[in-house]
Amino acid sequence: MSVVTRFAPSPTGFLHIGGARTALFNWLYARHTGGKFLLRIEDTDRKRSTPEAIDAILAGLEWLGLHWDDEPVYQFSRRGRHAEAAQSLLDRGLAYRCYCTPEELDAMREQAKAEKRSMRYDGTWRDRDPSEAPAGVDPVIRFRAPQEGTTVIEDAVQGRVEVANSELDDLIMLRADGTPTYMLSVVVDDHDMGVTHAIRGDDHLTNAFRQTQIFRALGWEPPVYAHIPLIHGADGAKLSKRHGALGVEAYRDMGYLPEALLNYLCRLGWSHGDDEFFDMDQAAEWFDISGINKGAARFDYDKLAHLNGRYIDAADNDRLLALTLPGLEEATGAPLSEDVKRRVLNGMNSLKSRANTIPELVENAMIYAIGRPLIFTEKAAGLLTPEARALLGELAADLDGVGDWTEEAIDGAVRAFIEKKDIKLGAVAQPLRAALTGTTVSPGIFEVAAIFGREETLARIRDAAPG
RNA sequence: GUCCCCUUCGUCUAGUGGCCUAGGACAUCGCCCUCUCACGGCGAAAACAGGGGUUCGAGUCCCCUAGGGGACGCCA
Repeated sequence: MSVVTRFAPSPTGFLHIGGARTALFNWLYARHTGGKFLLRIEDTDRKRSTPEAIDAILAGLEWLGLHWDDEPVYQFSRRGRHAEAAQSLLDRGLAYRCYCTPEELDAMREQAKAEKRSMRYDGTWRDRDPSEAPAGVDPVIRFRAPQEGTTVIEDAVQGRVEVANSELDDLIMLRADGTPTYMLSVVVDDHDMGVTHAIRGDDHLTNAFRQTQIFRALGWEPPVYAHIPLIHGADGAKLSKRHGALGVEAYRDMGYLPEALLNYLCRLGWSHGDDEFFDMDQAAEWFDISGINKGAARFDYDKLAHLNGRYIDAADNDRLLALTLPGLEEATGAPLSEDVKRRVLNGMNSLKSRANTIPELVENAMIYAIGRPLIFTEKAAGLLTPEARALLGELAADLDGVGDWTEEAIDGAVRAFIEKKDIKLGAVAQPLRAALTGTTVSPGIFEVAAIFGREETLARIRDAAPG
C-alpha cells in the first residue's frame, strides 16, 4: 500500500514554526516512501477560521518549498459527508442525541473543577429516552464511547500507549447547529483521503484514542499515528503565539533562507547519526519515522544562524544581491546605482562568507553602497592619525602607478611600499581600510580597492590624506 | 486535580546490554592562519536527573522518586 501523509492545519493564524516542522516531516516521509503528501485545511470552526490565515499558511509552505499533492481539501466543505457518518452511527446506536445546553455543561465543568475532578461528560443523555427531551433545545450528537476495557494505539514514535476507556467521555461529533466537530471530521477525512500515516504534534496524542474509537465504530482502520514532540522556546517553556512562536514569514523577514530553516527544523527532533548539514533531497532519502525523538526540543537561534551562514555562503550571488537590495536601499534612502550593484555583486563572495543572516549581509555590503564624503566610525577616525594620513598620501602616488588595477597588483604595490618604508603591512592596511570604507572591518582591503576601481580608490585616499 | 508522554554536555543530538576512557554539531574559551572581521585548522572545558533492581556486565532493560511537557471545549 502506498503511503499517504497529510498536513492538517487549522487556519486561525500564520504557519508557525512547529506547524512547519510537522508539515516537513509529513512531506519528507511521503517523499521517502514515494507516496503522497496531502494538505487539508481544518476550517470547521467558522468563528476562528480566516481566509488571511489560509493564505498565510499556503504562502509559508510555498516559501519553504513544501509542495503538496492534489488540491487542498477544505474540511468545512465536506460537512455533509461528516454528518452522514454521524447519522450512520446514530442509526446503529453508536451515537446519541444530547440535550444538555452549553450552560449546563459549563456548570458541570465548574463543579468538577471545584471538586478537583477532571471534567467528563456524565452521560446524562446516553441512555435517556428521547421523549424526555426538553422543548426548544437543539441537541448535539455525541459518540457512544466504550466504557469498559482499554484503547491502545501503537504509536510510531511514542510506542505502545494505552488508556482505560473509563477515562474517555462521550465526545460531541455534531454541534447543535448540525456542523461537525474536529474529532469526527478528522476521522472521516483521514479515511476518505486514504491517509496511511498521521504525523502530528503530540498535543494530539490523547485525541488519537478517541479517534481510534470512532474509526472502529465506523468499521474503518485508523492510520499509523506518529506523535512528534512539541518544540519549546529557548527558555524551555512552551512555544506559544505570545512566546516566540513566530510565523515562518517572520524568519524570512529576519533574513533566514528557507533551505537553512528546513535543515534546522529537520534536525530538531530527528537525526540521522551525526549528520548536521544536508539538503532536503538527502533528508528525504534518509528520513524515517524511527529516527524521530520522543523528547521536546528547544529552539536555538544560534544554531539556526550558523546553519544559515553556511547556506548564505553556498547561495547564488545574484540571488543574494536581490535579497540584499531592499535593505541597502532602505539604509541609504535611495535606489542603488548600477555602479553600486556591480560593486556589491563583485564583492559578494567575500561579503557572504562573513554573514549569517541577510541583515548582516546588508551591513557588510554597506561599504560599497555609501558614497563620498565618507562618515568615519570612531575607531576608523582614530586610525587616521596625522602620520597615517601622511603615509596614505605617499601610498596614493605609488598606487597611481599601478598598471592593471587588480587585487594582485594592488597587493603587490602596497607590499613594495611597506618594504620601501620598512613598516608592517598592518600600519598601512588598516588606515587604508579606514580611508576606503570609513570602518575598521571589511573584506580584504586590496579586494575592496580593486572593486572600487582606481579612480574611486585614489579619490577616497586623497580625501583622507592631507592636502 | 485526573490521565498520558518525556528526561545524555548550556542547546540540538549520537547511542538499540560489552565497540563508551560517552561521539558529533552550535554556543563558550585558547592557539594557529592573518591587513581588520569572518571563514578555516587545531585544542580545551562541558552530560548519562536521583535511587533501587535485573545481569558476568547498564547511558542502554524493569520499578520508584523528582523535574518537565501535553490533554481534559458545541477549538483544532
